[in-house]
Amino acid sequence: MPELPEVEVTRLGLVEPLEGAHLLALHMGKPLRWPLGIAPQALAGACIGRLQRRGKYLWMPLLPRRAAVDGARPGSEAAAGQETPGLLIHLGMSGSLRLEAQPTPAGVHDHVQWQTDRGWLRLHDPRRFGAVVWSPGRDVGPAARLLAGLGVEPLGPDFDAAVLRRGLQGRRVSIKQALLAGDVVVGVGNIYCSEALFEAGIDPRTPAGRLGPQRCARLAEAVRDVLQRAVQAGGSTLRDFRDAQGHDGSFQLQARVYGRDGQPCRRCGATLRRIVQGQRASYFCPGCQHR
DNA sequence: CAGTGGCCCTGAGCGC
DNA sequence: TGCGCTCAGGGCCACT
Repeated sequence: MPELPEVEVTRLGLVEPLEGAHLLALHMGKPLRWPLGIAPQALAGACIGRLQRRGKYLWMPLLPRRAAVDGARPGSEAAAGQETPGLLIHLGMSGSLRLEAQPTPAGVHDHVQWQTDRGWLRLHDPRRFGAVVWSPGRDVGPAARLLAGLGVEPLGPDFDAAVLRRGLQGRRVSIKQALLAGDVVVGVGNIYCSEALFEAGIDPRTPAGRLGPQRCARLAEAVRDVLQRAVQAGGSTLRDFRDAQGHDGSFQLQARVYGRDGQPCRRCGATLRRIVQGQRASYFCPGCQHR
């Protein structure tokens, strides 16, 4: 479920309340995609740093008890020049993080729980494709391995038409699959991929390498625009996405093509189509989008 | 080495 | 009402 906007909305809702909080205990339930990689008890007493996002991953720095006691402040670890350990979190297909001030009974799908001095943070993930992995640093160990090979941040300063064009150069796969792969630009999942291609007027079946400078520019613009609007709308709640406070997103209400096959295009009136590419559904308008 | 397909899980929705 | 089938927002990895 969660694509970049949902992960960013989650981060925005947690960064303030969690920064500087103390982890009293970490409770692990049913196994997720990967093991934690450390005994949960070893993390008790750590101080939670500033939550970061890379693609669809969240990085939660955990200043060890000693560092916290020695007076290191959250966010100052970079200046100190030392790698900060932490947890790399992925929400998979159905995960959501929620911070609750009052302890409520945990649900059957609350597989990871952070008990902190600011309340309970819970990872709710029915499909268990999500993950929480400990790493001695963001740029070393398991975190570095998982983050290696990710493309550029679409909402960052490094993403533009040239980067996109270079990344797509010589690729024979469809633009839909190339964009989804995440090695050129990160965070564009199935929903926003269809939406961005619609906005750029590009048929999802177009071979990626065939896109020239003009269309790459339009596509880069569309990707950024769609993702930005989605963050502003609080993400998309198709089935079970909720932000850190438990609120629904509303971007699904402004979707132009996703999930609308058989219905008329809002721009040209043509009947929207659904096709399957790489075992994933793609939605597009045969009137507005061209090869 | 780019590209493809399997697989990790659970739940919702639909046809019969 | 109930069963079985299909599909779902992701991404790693083995294989061609």
